[in-house]
Amino acid sequence: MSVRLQIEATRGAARAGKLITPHGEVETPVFMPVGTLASVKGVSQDVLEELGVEILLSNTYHLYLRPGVETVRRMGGLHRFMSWDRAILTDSGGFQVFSLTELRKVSEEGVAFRSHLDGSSHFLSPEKAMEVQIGLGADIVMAFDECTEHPADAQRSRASMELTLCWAARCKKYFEEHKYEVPWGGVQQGQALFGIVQGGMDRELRRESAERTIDIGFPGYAIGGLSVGEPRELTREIVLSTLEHLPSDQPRYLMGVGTPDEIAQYAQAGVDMMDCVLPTRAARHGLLFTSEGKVSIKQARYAQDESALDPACECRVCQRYSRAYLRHLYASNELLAQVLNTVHNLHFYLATMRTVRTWIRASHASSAGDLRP
RNA sequence: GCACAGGUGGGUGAGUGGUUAAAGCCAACAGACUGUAAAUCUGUCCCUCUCAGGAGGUACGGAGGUUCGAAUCCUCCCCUGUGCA
Repeated sequence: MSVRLQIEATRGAARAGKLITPHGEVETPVFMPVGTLASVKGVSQDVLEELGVEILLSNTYHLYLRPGVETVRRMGGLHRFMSWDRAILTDSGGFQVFSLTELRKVSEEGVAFRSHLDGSSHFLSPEKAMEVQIGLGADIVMAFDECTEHPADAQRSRASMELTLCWAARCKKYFEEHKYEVPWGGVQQGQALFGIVQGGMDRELRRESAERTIDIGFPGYAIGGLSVGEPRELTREIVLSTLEHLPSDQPRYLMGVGTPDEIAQYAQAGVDMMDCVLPTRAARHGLLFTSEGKVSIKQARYAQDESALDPACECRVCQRYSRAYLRHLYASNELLAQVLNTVHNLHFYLATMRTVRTWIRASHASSAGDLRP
């Protein structure tokens, strides 16, 4: 079984459907919680299931360093290792090329890293990133790219884009030659490799990157290199213009975005998949997303607030606890604060996407209307 | 009663003559967070003004004193801890 997108309803550029994967169907547009180290920080797998998470994201670089691919292989692959039967997407480590800027050196061959854990030296190349991801066994694996920093001048953006394109071709070659290797002796997995569009903040480069990535040929395409410090308006402009150059019958994945408003917007613009650490990280830092906007639960004003965090929210946190209690848990540094805050934020993100899907499907035939998630 | 040790800003705790409105940590308050080096990071944190660079006023148990200058030295008093009677 291979990964593909089954589009069932459209509204303007937006589409609703199912992403078919070896580990089940995923309702799209979908938000994918981030579980970098084979764990969505703060919540257990059964809670994720209860929340309705159908796919989550994990990370090549981090799992490669610890516990190491070999361990994951021997434990039967990432799904078995972390006891998650639903879909998984692994990022290639490309983002770490960007975020670990102090600890790495990029060459055409690949990227030399010094481990942020113990300083040891490692080398990640397109081939290595594929080898690791095949070993981890996620349903969708990402091409090893260079996430271009911002700001970057025209020359730098082009060079970075060319590097990503070159690596994309190498990723595909290696992946095609090795994807049927099932290291732990299980069944053939039907993994899919997605390409990543780069090109900085230049619309023309983005178009060229999209076209040339499509020429290489992948079952899905991601828009990378955004939300790297540029103004939101610029992000939006680049996303919208890039979307126009991506195939309409294949999954489109916008990487690393965004706030609830943003993911709703982009889903309506035709993005099928998104991931972001924001809901989980912000939760741990006391920032909660609600139907009435952001709530910084650490603020003194909530100390004796009996009301639910978000009266309009159906999550079990909002059903059961007061703002006063959540504020107290946070102020007291209780582990439960992280758990509850994360549960709520993830619920809010997932509910946001459910609303968008409903909106697309409900008005499938009509062309009018406007959504306010 | 005697002998030591000690009393510093909301807490803890540096500082033993000037560069000290007084380190660091904690608490408190506010802000940031977008393919996770993130239970992290940043700012504020005595009072009053401010053209936002600063200006002034109070402050290191209390009261005096020495000194150009004191949280720092001296005297007396108050209080705390420990030991001995």
